[in-house]
Amino acid sequence: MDEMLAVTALSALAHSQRLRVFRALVVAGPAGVTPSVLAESLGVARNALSFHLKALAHANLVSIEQQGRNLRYRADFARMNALLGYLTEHCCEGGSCEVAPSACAAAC
Amino acid sequence: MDEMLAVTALSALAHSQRLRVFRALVVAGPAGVTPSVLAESLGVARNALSFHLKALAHANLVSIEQQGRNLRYRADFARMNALLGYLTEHCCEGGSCEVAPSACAAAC
DNA sequence: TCAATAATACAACATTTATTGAACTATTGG
DNA sequence: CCAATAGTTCAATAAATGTTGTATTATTGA
Repeated sequence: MDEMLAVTALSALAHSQRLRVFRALVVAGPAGVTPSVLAESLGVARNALSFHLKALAHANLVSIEQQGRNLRYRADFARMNALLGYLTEHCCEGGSCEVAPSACAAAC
Repeated sequence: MDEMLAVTALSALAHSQRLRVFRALVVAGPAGVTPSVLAESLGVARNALSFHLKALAHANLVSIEQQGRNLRYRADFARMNALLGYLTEHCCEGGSCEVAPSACAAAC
């Protein structure tokens, strides 16, 4: 994780609709979700959703898999955890609090 | 942590200079840093730094304390950890991976 | 092959956000 | 009080980003 990747990821998440989309994908976990389901459950227009998913994919926060006529989007947990780690890196001058990847990071 | 707070915080961090400032404050830990020192060590103009610190403060990611002629900025670790938790909340449908606050969060 | 559905791409406009320089306030020390 | 330092604020311009509607590509099933 370098600075540019982190800024790209943070920018992608710094938007209410994209944040909702991403959190929905995090909740869905490895199973992933199709855009149709997301559009339905979040109440976002499909073209807007496509635009936002592209932004998240560009930031490598989500991955895409084609399944016939549908796409399946998944949160990229490795990337997410890299981002979280980047924010807390060398915390408190590396003193009392080395940062460990969160439980979720490891499990997903 | 609600959505609006999260978006505000993510927006504040989604900028290379502010991200550098915040990470410097995270590294500094509870001791905090003065704007002069930050401006010097990061090579940012003082008025620009002031602008960016204001944005971080507005997002409650940093706190300010006046010390005579100097100000002392500190990272707000509670807020930061709330943000990290918000991103991974209900991960994988609350299944195998409940998210625990990171080591840093607890210690700082 | 044709109609329907899934999803994306594009373009134009409105809105935000960043950057820069100059001016301003407040505190310390002589 | 005066000069110097610390830090902030403001305003104008430049640049990036969000939104919306329309058009396009691709896949499925009859």
